Formats: sequence, C-alpha cells, structure tokens
Amino acid sequence: MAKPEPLPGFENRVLAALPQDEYDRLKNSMQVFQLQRGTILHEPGRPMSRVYFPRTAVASMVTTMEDGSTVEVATVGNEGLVGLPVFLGTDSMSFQVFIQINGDAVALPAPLPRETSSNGGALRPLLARYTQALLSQIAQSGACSMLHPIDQRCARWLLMSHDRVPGDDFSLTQEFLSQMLGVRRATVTTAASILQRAGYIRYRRGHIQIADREGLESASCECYRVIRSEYERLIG
Amino acid sequence: MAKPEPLPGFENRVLAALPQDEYDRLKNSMQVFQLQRGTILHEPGRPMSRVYFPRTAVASMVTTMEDGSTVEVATVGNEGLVGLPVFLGTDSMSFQVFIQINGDAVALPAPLPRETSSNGGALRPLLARYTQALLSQIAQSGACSMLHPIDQRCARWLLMSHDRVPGDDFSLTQEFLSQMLGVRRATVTTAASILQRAGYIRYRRGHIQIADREGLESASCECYRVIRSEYERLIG
DNA sequence: TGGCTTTTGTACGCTCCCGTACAGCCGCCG
DNA sequence: CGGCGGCTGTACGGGAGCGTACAAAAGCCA
Repeated sequence: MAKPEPLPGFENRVLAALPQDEYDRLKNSMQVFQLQRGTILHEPGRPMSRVYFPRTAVASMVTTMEDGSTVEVATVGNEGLVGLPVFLGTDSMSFQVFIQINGDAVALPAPLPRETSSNGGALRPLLARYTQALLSQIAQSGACSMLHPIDQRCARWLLMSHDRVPGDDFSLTQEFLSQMLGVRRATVTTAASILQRAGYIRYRRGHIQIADREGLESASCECYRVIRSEYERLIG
Repeated sequence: MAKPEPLPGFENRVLAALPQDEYDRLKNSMQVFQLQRGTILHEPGRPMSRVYFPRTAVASMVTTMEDGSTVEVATVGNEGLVGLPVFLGTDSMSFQVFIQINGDAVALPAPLPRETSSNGGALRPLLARYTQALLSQIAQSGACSMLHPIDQRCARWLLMSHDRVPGDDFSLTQEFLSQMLGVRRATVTTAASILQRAGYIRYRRGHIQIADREGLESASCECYRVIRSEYERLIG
C-alpha cells in the first residue's frame, strides 16, 4: 500500500473534488494560512470562525480529561477538514484541534457563503461522506488502542501522518507522540527503538524519517489498512 | 443527573422532534419491529435496507478485528437511529450493529421517501446534529477506555443503558458486558461486585437492576456526563 | 568553544488486567 | 425433583505499560 500521490499544488482533497465552477465561486473567500506546530484551530465549546482545509499541514483532534490527560481521537490532513460542525448545524465541538505537523491550510469563513452550504452543490455530499469516514477513523482507532500493543499503534500513527505529509520526513518529538498515543514518553522510546532497529524509521532529536514504508506497514496493525480503505471507499 | 423522562408512548426522540405534518407523511412507511438481543441490524459492508429508530430497544455498534475480538464503539437507543450512512451518502458502514437489549424500534425503508431526505425538511438538520453527537460519543468512549479503570467504565456503560431503557432493570449477562467493554468476563465480575457491594446495582443470572442511580453516577468517570451533556446540547 | 536546554535512553518496582482454569450456583426442563 | 446448561465467583502466574527518576547526548546560543 503505497503512500497516496500528492495532488498538483498539494491541494486539499476535498476542495480538489469540487467541480471547477463551485471551486471558483469559493476562491474569493479563501485564505491561506501557514500553520506552526501547536497552533490551536479550535477550543472545545468555542464558536468556530473558520473552516480549515489542510494542504500540507496536519492537525489533531484531542479530548482532554478533567485530570488534564489528553488523547488524540483523530488526525486530519489534506484528505479532510477542520470544522465539520459548521456543516452539521452547530458552530463548535467538544474537542480541541491543533496543528501537529507544520504546513499550510486553506480557510473559509465560518458562516459559509449560503450557496455553498445549501443543497444542490457538490460540497455537501462530499462533506457527508467525509463525516462518515472520520467517524470510522475515530471508532477504529478507539478500538485499536484497546486491543493492540503500543508498537503497532505507533507504526499506524506514523503511517497515517506519512500519508498526509509531502515528503518522507517531518518533525516530531517522542514527547509529542506519547501524548497523541496516550502513553508515557518512555513507552514511545521503546516502541520507536524497535522500529528504528528494524530499519523502518530513522529519527534524531525531534525529527523523523520514514525509511522503509512497507516494513512499517508490516509492523502496524490491521487498523491502518481498515481506516485507509474506508477513506478510499468514501472519498477516494 | 436524573434518568431522562421517557417520551409519551416511548417514542423515539428523533422522530418525536419532527413537526407533526412531516411525521404524518412518514407514518405510512413506518413499520414496528420487536427486536431480541442478538438480532443483527447491520453487517459491515452490506447495504442497509432499513433505517431503525429504537424506542425501547437498545443497539450496539461494534468493530470486529481480524483475530475475532470485538469492541463496542457506540450505543444507540431511543435518542438516535441505526442507519446514518443512508443520510450521509452511502448505504453501508464498517461496523456491525446488533440488539443489545430487547425492545422495539420503528423502521423506515432505506431509500427514504425523497421529500424526507432532501433539504427543507426538519429531519435532515436533526440527523446532522445527531451525527455530531454520535461522533462525540464514539470519541469520548474511545478516550475513556484508554484512560479510565474498568469499574468506572462499567458504571458508565450501565448508566448509558439505563438512560435508554424504560424501567430500572434489564437483562444483561456479564459475559455480554465483557464483550462490550472489551475485557475478560472475570474482570467484569470483579467490577460488578464492587458496584453491587456498594449498593448501586443488583443483579442475578443475566438480569440487572439499577438500585442507586446517583451512587452509580458517582462511581462512573466524567465521560458519562460529558457524553450526555453533548447529546443534550445537540439534540436535547 | 563551552554551557544550557531539549530530547532521548534506561532502570525499577508496581498495578491493572490478561489467559486460563475450575468450582459453585441458579433456574429451567425433562 | 433431579440433572444439566448457562451464569457467576475466585485463583494464580504473567505481561504490558505506568510513575518516577536519572543519565547521556544532541543541538542551540552566547
């Protein structure tokens, strides 16, 4: 299962699926943002003022518990968008969303141009199918973290990021990864060492490189394939 | 946090939120099913022929891994429906859905009457908000099972079922509950004993009674409240 | 170049839950 | 009313990951 081909100009896949005229109509309202790791795109409960369509950036949706511990519930990259609630009838959701991997994203203002959000356009059915794909992703990764050991989940996470990023490497600390996976930093160190010793990845001080993608896939659990094929079925 | 008031006639809450005329238009296509525990409402990948709106029945969405192990990803009762994909643009999803607690449900044929699924009606925005609530539920319970000990999760599960069922008791074996929570049956026994000794629940041979709801809530983790308040915000 | 900060490696005891196994018990059905 | 099958209680060793702690190395900045 090869890494997905990047779109020309590293476009967002949802926007790229729009018919030309609809895309053109939206173009005037679009704004491009360079986003740095840690930038917060949405705080739980706060109204959203923009909808972000990542191009090379990758975002994380996380829940925060009362004791402060956090877990990632989903990854959003160029295959999707941040701001589904805007289409689902509210203007906020209960997760925090922030940038995980530096890159850029296209944004639209949150109360979208009427013609776009109403029926008849191509955007709405696209978003509906993306919603279902996201739902599957969240469910599958939830199940995954209950049933599969940390090194497999680690491999899965790296593959999913790799799919959403231009090259073969990106910046990432083990500390950060541990928060995404909901485990200790030390646990990530062990898992990553295994993958590194096997030659699947290489990393040094906050920077990681996917060296052998096929190997990494073999080290991951089935969940990577399940999620990916669901995305392909629904929005591929 | 008291148990939600049952609707008159134990109606499904989504259908009950429809304006009278829209409800009446659908009424002709409705069919009532008595559903027994174990009845399968949807197999992964298979096209859905009906959309089910549970009234007193409760259903579970589960993922099944390649090795056969299963985990519940969501519970659906009178607050929602089984068959969202029909509204999201496909006709199937990647989970299995089956009946968890005996009861009845109203069903509509899967390619819904056109006037209903198109825009302008009251149903579609309702479903959109339910979709978001379901998404939050799935995400929160995923995070929950990573971070919270089994007895708290057990209490949460019981509360969520209690909310969706007419009385204070329902039939449930520890074996079944263990599959829902993704743990060993023996682990459930220990967790349930704790709750029973505290006087929160009473059970005997496949039958459980909620004896002290408030106590049970105190034994549950925050996730119950989080999920419930998100439902109230979105479709309350 | 040298020092400081950030990141990574590793260790140790501990807890929760697993896998497995078996015993006891309830309640239905013959 | 007795047996059988399904449900529940309990036990024991094992393993994965936790909390904590400290050391080493890599890069940044002065």
